[in-house]
Amino acid sequence: MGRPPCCEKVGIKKGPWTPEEDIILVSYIQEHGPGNWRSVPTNTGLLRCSKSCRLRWTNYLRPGIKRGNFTPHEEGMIIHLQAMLGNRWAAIASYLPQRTDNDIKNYWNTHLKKQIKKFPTALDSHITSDSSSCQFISKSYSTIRNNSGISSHSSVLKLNQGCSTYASSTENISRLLEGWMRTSPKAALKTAQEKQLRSIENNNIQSTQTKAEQESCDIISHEELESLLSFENLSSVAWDKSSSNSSLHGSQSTLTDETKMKSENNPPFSFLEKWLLDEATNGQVEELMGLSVDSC
DNA sequence: AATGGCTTCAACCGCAACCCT
DNA sequence: TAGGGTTGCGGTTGAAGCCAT
Repeated sequence: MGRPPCCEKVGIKKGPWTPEEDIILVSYIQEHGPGNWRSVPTNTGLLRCSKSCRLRWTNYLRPGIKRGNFTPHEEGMIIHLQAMLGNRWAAIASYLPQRTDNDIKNYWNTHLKKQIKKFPTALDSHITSDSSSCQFISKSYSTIRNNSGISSHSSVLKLNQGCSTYASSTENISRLLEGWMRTSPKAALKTAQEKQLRSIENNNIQSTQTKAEQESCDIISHEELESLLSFENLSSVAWDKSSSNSSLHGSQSTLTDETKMKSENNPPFSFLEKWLLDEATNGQVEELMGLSVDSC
């Protein structure tokens, strides 16, 4: 008999997280920063195992997570990267910093795998229909061929840091709270009033705004949430705190280490990564990713 | 309206890698 | 350096929602 799973311990809760648990977890991480997951259940009183806490944070509550539909470009990136890397979801997620590995894995298993099975030429169509992905791949391969292009890894950090397009944990929690509050009639009325107000506001939103951006407006305001929860700087503190030492930053700060590691293990792909990192300096990655430096 | 099959995705499990003493 | 503890990763599961009948 091996070691029993941590979650089989008596009194450990399993299953979906409640908004109350989320709030406890986020406020704890806000105060102490992410990491040392072992101590989280003990210190917070949450009846969850450390693994469950970490997973909930990294896949759902962590700032910077974009939820909702994948864009055609993201689809293209996933298809290409999966073809090159296989099912290394964490590595693939490092190229889509707003998405979690779990999200990408789910999306692959539920959408893309079927698509490719049904239309084996889906990869080609992505290349032909998505010119940026096409550029991405062709440039990568030419870079590999040319066996050149090594420069500072820090450029990609500049690209990701402080990007305002990232959802904060406040936003993630507020989405939860919105659903939670809908369960009471009083709250439902409040939500409806807010929605009405927002729909008026949304009419003024420029026509170029994406659906995803509009959806991100469909939440209670940060001010409201923060006064509701008495959180201070919830959206940024945990993130900033962890930036100095954390592996939790994952797609950002650990990218350099991961890159080093991958470079050793997968020499051909390292050139692609180097190209990516180089291009970040020139602003071409932002272009490919559909991000503008101005939006950050 | 009821129900049964299908789809989605949050969460769990087990293993491997990493870290610390 | 070995061994125990912790964290990260990828595969899998199951509850909830959706949809066709």
